Amino acid sequence: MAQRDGAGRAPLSRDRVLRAAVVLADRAGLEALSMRSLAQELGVVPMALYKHVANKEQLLDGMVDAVVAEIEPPADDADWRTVVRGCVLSARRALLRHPWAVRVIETRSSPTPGVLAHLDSVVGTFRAGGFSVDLTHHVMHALGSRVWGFTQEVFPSPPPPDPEARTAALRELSGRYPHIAEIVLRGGGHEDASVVGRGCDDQFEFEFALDLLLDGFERLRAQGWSSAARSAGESRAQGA
Amino acid sequence: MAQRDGAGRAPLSRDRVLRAAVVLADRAGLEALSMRSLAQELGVVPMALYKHVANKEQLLDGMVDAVVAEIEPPADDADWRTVVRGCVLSARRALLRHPWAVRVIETRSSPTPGVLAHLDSVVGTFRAGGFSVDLTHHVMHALGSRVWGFTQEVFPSPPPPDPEARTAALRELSGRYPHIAEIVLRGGGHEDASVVGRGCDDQFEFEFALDLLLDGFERLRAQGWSSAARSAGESRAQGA
DNA sequence: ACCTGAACACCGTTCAAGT
DNA sequence: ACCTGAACACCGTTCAAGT
Repeated sequence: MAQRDGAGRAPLSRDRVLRAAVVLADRAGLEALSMRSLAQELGVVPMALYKHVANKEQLLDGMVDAVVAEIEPPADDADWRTVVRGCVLSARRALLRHPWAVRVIETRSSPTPGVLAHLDSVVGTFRAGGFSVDLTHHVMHALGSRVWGFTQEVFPSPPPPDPEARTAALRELSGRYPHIAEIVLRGGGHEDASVVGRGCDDQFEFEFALDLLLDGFERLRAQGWSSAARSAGESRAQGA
Repeated sequence: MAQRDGAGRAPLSRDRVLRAAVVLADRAGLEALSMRSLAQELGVVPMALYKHVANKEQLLDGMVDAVVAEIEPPADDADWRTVVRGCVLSARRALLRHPWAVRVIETRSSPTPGVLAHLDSVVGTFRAGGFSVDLTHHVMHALGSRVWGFTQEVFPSPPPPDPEARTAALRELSGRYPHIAEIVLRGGGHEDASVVGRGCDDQFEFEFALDLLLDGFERLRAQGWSSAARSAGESRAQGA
């Protein structure tokens, strides 16, 4: 009865389908995940999957929640800032473990239950920390995708490792986009291939922006900021 | 000679292909844009497109640059903050005109020339405004996707307009995700379907976060911040 | 030399035929 | 009643055959 070919498989279940999908996406990439390839991985016929997930979109929804479930619950004995920071960095670690997850989260048309639960807990932390509903609302928007521990990178990737190609690439960059080149060269001025263009420290950049925002949040909270005064040009003066 | 069927078409060109692709994506959505549907739109056989774009990825690259070309050049007679703000909001307007563009930018594996040119001009504005190369670097990362005028939204979409379904949805939300519900209800306390859950003012939220970051940037610039001091836990004290 | 239709190797999903 | 193989309506792209 049931599936029992090859290596004596347990019967299919929604959970087993989702876990296999996560493993497959981790190993082979998102573009290699199809209903057909996943079925083959599980040793079943493609249509058997449709007993456990309505369609591919719902499969992806389930995969997102599986990743979100890896986020550690916050230690709630600290101040709001420490707790939020911990939550966000834990989310970031979960998403770094599954590089495809960011792309899948971005393409969901509506948030999954796991995603809502995570959001709710972060909102609750702000509220408990003395943020008004109003300020909490805007602050959550300001965090944006950073609540998930990611930001899409828009910077060019580091130059090629081959010294000759690298020097040529940097020279071209300097000619066409001088200001970007200056950053890639980090003000050192040397075009020496061995020391420059070492790429960016993603973790540092993430925490830099996160802390800048958290600092701003704390300032607004302390001064009792409210959006009630919002009108023409008012927002410019918010931090003054 | 050339294509001259039906309504007497001009000969194909890379530019005509790209413009048709943008129009098609605007009208029918990104998922309706295929090499086949685009060819049909242009009254040619699918393979004819491959004379002007190497493959679909390159077609999408070209479409991104077509949208980026709509960003207005900054008025450079103002202070850095006004110029950057203007650039970013102009980029935002261009992307709002082509709702598919955000998704396409996010999936590009490397930045296109138009994208690099936009980045370069923003970097140049910071530099001219007295930012060090070092600070400019981190500040660009902190802006992240906001340089493009967008942030992915992670908040749930507004509740359904039908009063009865709306009340039910809100009641469920309150039970499961009380903190999110509080924000949706905006602290008013009333569950009256007509006044609550009016959704978010995207433009306000965008500018709120943008100005918070710009305020932070100005503070760091004024105090001569440098990443040189970065080490264990140092980043937390950046705004102090 | 140029163009292009048929074909290839895929998709997600429907549906009717088989047990 | 249950399961599933074949089929449908698509993809992007290759390639050889036709002019």
